[in-house]
Amino acid sequence: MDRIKTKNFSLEHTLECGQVFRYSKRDDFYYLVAGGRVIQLRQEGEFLYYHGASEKFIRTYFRLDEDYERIVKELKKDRHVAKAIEKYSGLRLCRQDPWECLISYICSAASNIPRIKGNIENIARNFGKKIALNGFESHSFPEPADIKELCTIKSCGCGFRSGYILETAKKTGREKIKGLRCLPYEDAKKELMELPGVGEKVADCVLLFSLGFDEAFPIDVWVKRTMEKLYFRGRKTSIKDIRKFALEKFGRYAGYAQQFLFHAERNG
DNA sequence: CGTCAGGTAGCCA
DNA sequence: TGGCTACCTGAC
Repeated sequence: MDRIKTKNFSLEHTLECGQVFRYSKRDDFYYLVAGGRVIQLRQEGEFLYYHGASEKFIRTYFRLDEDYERIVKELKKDRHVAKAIEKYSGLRLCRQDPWECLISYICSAASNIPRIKGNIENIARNFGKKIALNGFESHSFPEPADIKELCTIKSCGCGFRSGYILETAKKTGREKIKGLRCLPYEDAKKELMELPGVGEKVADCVLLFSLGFDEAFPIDVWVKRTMEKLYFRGRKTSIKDIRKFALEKFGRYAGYAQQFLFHAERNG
């Protein structure tokens, strides 16, 4: 295995904070399916051992070349986020594939992590290509044009989201989604929300986890609860007001704040 | 065996 | 704009 020396990076917190679905742990290794291949990973201290991908891919995917300290310093001004950062230090947002990220988060609507993971694996098995590494078998995530029949999508356990997946696959393409990087945040978000099954929350997830919009602040039930508890004296607050508050408070790194708070809330 | 889920779309005041 | 509710089905 190759290795890179890292700083301010936790493989465990990064993979298990809920942003990524296609990973699993087996015999002290993490197996991540990304970029059309299986990647074997393991962290020992500051060294990240990897196999199945280039160093460049690893650095890009985990955003290792970014100035983490600067982001953290900025966010630690808030005591609640500071507490979460202490506990989950080294958690980094990833640069996922935008197309896969889009479909994954369409699947996430009114669902739960085990089911979402299953949905995505099934979609890959039905429409993707077989891939393997060191005995770990999986399937690459399919191209938009390869996701075809509604009944096959339904057989993946996607339920009422199946129609959204099919229509979104028809309506958009890889390049189209990737191209949103060039737009201002609000415009990119508006474009995404034109797609069926994509509302504010899913759009923000795609913008944050795959397109590098760190100001995106996805608000799901967990984040809503947490924000109400920490900043609104436990009062019921509209998503609109929470978003406004978050953007003013956390600014350009709101997404990082969201991910720390989300992870801390779900794990205690 | 019921309940509820990492939301969205559609309809109505 | 703001507040409902139905929507599939599998985890718990």
